[in-house]
Amino acid sequence: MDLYFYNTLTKQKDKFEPIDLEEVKIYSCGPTVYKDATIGNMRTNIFQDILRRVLRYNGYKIKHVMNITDVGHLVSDGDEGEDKMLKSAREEHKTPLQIAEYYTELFFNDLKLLNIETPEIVCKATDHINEMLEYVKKLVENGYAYETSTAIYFDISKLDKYPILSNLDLEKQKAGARVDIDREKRNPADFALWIKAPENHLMKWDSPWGASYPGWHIECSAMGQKYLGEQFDIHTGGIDLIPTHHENEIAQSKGRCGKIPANYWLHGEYLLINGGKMSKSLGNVYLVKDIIEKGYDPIVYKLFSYSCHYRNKLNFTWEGIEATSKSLERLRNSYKINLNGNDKLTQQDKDKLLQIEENFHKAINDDLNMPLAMSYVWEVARFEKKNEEVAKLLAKFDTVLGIKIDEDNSKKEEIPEEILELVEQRKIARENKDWQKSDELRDLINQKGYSVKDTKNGAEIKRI
RNA sequence: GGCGCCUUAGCCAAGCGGUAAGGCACGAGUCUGCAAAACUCUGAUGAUCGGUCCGACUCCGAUAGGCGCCUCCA
Repeated sequence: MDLYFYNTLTKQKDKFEPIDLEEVKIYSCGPTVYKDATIGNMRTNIFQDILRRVLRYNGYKIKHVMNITDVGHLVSDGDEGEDKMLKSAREEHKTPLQIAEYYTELFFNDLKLLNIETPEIVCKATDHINEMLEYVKKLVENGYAYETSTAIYFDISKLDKYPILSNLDLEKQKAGARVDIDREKRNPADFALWIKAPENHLMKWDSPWGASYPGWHIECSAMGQKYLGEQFDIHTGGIDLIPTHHENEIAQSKGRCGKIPANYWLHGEYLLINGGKMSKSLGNVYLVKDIIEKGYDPIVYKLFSYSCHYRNKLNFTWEGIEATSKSLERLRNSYKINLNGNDKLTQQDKDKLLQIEENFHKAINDDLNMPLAMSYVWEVARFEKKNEEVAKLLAKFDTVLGIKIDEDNSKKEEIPEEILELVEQRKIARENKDWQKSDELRDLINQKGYSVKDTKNGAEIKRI
């Protein structure tokens, strides 16, 4: 079945045709590890995870590279106030590198909690200083870069066309742009490839230009080329990366080898909080940890993100999470019921399931349309006949969804001995049809923070 | 100032030029000692206005409201 992606480069849905039919090569811009990853960051990672899973559903093998930015963004570039990185390093009595390691670990823990697959290759910027340096040297050699007293800059006027992803008109931008005080730059939009380190700079390396450190965009170009070659299939990232980071990555690649590094550029939209932007000043920055603390399975957030297409803004609300929590429970419930179902499937039923399966496939192949795909998942979950085949189809869908549909809803957490004892007493009361005592015991259990629900397989106990 | 996006039932949110998927909530019901679960049923004419068309939510234009980017940001 054909697969289509909306391509920021062409501004339309393009049919996907990989360079190498055997293996799709993807590069994703990963986290800058100097602070906690938010659920907004995670939305992008979920989108990238879906991309991987959909490609695999279509039979492709994948080579996916994701970078860890542990240098370059670490030190503020002339902003006022203390740098966050240095601040946390000082507060926690750690080096910048230790901070990077700490947040890298947290990041991967979040991925795990959300059942997001780890890319085949994860690479740190600091491990590729040489590659970056070589890349910059080559750009200088090719005449696309020049040195100033503070840095090596990329000269965008050497390109046939500079902003090619976004519709920005640099000429028109000039009027409203902030004043650029760097008179050494040839063009206002020239960006730093390699920066000469000030005396007190914590991370710096030797280079032909003295102690210095890489600019903000060179790492992705250098590592992308190293692991995936001059040209690969898909490049992903958040929508905010379009105007600068990805634009500059393309510029660098064109300057070095005359090619746009990737054929398909996919960008994920922002997550909004209560209709607005997530920001610390509004106190609405949420982490995966916060979702867990409110008592939800973190997978709920993943499922929640499927209610909206990745190229549209998704509005996060706790009401939405609560609603999705119910949905997840029902989907898992349906899986379990179907697994033990004994209804016979007629040929007509089987045809119907096949049709739904095809619709699902069509939806995910149409630029990862998860909201539409979910409607087909529900058709299966609510299929009138309960049968193992239905459960198998749900499991197949779950290779794309990754919501652990086979996981038991009843939490595996420890139920206190006291509660178990009360539940046992209630069971006896119910067997004796002593409903009054049974209800009293249920109230008591509720008071102690647990709920009891009678199912065919006995009492289900959950923490409230 | 420039560029772009969004506005669909109480909430979230898709597809589609020919009369609107799905989820949650609400309500009704089946089942069960009750509750829960499960299952069944139930709701919108598409921000406003105008145009094109045999026909528009779906194309074009305008208006209103909301949002994003142009500066680090997923």
